[in-house]
Amino acid sequence: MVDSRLPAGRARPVRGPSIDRNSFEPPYYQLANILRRQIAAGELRPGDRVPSEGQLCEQYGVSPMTVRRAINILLDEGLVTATRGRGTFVRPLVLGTATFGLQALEDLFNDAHTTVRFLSVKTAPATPRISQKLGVPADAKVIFIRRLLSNDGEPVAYHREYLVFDPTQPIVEAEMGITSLQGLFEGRGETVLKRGDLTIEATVLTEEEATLLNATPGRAAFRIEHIFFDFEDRPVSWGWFIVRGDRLRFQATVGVRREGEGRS
Amino acid sequence: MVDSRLPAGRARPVRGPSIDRNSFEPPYYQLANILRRQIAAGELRPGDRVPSEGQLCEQYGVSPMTVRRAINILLDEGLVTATRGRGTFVRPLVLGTATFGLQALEDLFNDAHTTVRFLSVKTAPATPRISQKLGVPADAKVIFIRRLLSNDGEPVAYHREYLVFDPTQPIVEAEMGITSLQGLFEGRGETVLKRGDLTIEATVLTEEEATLLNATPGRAAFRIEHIFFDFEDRPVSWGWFIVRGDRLRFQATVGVRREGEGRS
DNA sequence: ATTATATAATACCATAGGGAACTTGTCAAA
DNA sequence: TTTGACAAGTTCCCTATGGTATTATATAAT
Repeated sequence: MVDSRLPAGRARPVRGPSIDRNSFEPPYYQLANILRRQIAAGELRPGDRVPSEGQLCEQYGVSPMTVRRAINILLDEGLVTATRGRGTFVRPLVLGTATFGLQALEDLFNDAHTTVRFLSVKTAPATPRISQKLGVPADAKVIFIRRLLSNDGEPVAYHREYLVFDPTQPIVEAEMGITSLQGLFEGRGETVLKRGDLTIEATVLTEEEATLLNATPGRAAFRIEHIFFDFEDRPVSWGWFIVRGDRLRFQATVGVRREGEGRS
Repeated sequence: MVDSRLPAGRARPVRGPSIDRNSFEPPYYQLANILRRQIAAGELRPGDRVPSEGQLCEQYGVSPMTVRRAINILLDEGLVTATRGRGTFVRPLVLGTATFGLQALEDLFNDAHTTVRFLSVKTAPATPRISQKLGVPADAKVIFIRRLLSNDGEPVAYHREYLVFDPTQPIVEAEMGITSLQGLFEGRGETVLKRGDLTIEATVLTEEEATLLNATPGRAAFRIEHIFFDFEDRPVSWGWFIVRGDRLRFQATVGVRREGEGRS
């Protein structure tokens, strides 16, 4: 066992993890992981105080900037809160901080077994709702696209999309719209769009959707509405996905996250 | 596209925004906003190169660390990508980067007009499914709680929760469970729980749920399943919320975010 | 022509040091 | 008892400087 009669004072050798100078992981990253692990292990509990920046500097032999950066990471993750003049404290579990992404939906698209079939591509006069959403005059022409996404032949998602119709370059614009979604998930192309707003709702399949998705009406489904804007902040595309509820689920974690979730 | 064959010379006076030294916003924050605004305005388009760190230093008269921090923010937001030795580039819109929060759910709880009613609090033998989820022996006693959340008298969510029953401190444990949810959203108390996993599904109301929620069966609803772990990583609470679909929606933005989303 | 090597540019990372703003507690004065 | 000033501790923030790893490019050698 370890001798606990430590001489007072003097940055005593920390019994526990330390920074590995020969690792590929930079010190700030290691330190963040160390602290996160201590929280995960319960050595630091909600409400507890995290050692001050000065203490951490001494303790791990790193510079203030490095400590700050490590703490900033935990701050971003919502794991701790810091108040100037008071200290840094471990935050209790807060459900509202949980986040989830569209990774599951993206996977659905990028799955090699997933195919996209166009049900229709045509122009149509805008309904009041469409004209409102896209900011075009009533009865203006819009491009209307319907897609069906199937996985191994089994339909899983139905997509409706309305695109503004630009008479100056009609064909190109339409083709952009057609190919747009593929690129959207991949990150290639699509230099036309600047911003998008997304909304997720729970809904049930209508008759039409049910027949297309090879299911019975009234089944549970997600409705993911989207609207994209161009660089002049004008709406370009409005539409929504209908995804069978049994084919999609979103997951989130609250509290201590998995180790090392670097940026992309 | 921006012409990158710039005349070699001389940090020319930048026509455009600059850092305000007398502002409350720290320089790194201002710089991040400037760049974000340039992306939002289309001055920097997807695929374009962001000026190098050195250039930004000169241009805005700040130190490298400050620049790095600003860029880190954009990196975290998924707005740009950086590769060592190559440069930093504006990223096209990627749907997968959209993140949704459970803030909406939290708001539902913390609304002053929301009240919680207990339908039942009792112990029951664990079904196979419960024993599996909570990691307790089959037929072990568990605490079973049913809650009904109403907003202005109108029921919006139904909650079932199973808690492990600790014979050593039965009453305290039970009460912890009862009060747990309140604290979970607020961030007070609840030093018992370390981590939680959440799953969000689309579903339709069963007969029972419909009558409780004062709606008709077959209506759309969210099913938010949760499982919480203690500091020994043992499951403590398993259950799920059934939230009326017309009372909850999740929203997110992809691409350029609103100005200034600091940490909490 | 192809391959290796040097060079520059770049994003990264860390150190050392100092200052500003806020909170808390103590102690003296009213 | 209450108020006010002060000091210490803390989180923040920035500057200045230098080093490392990777990439791209130009140059030399094969």
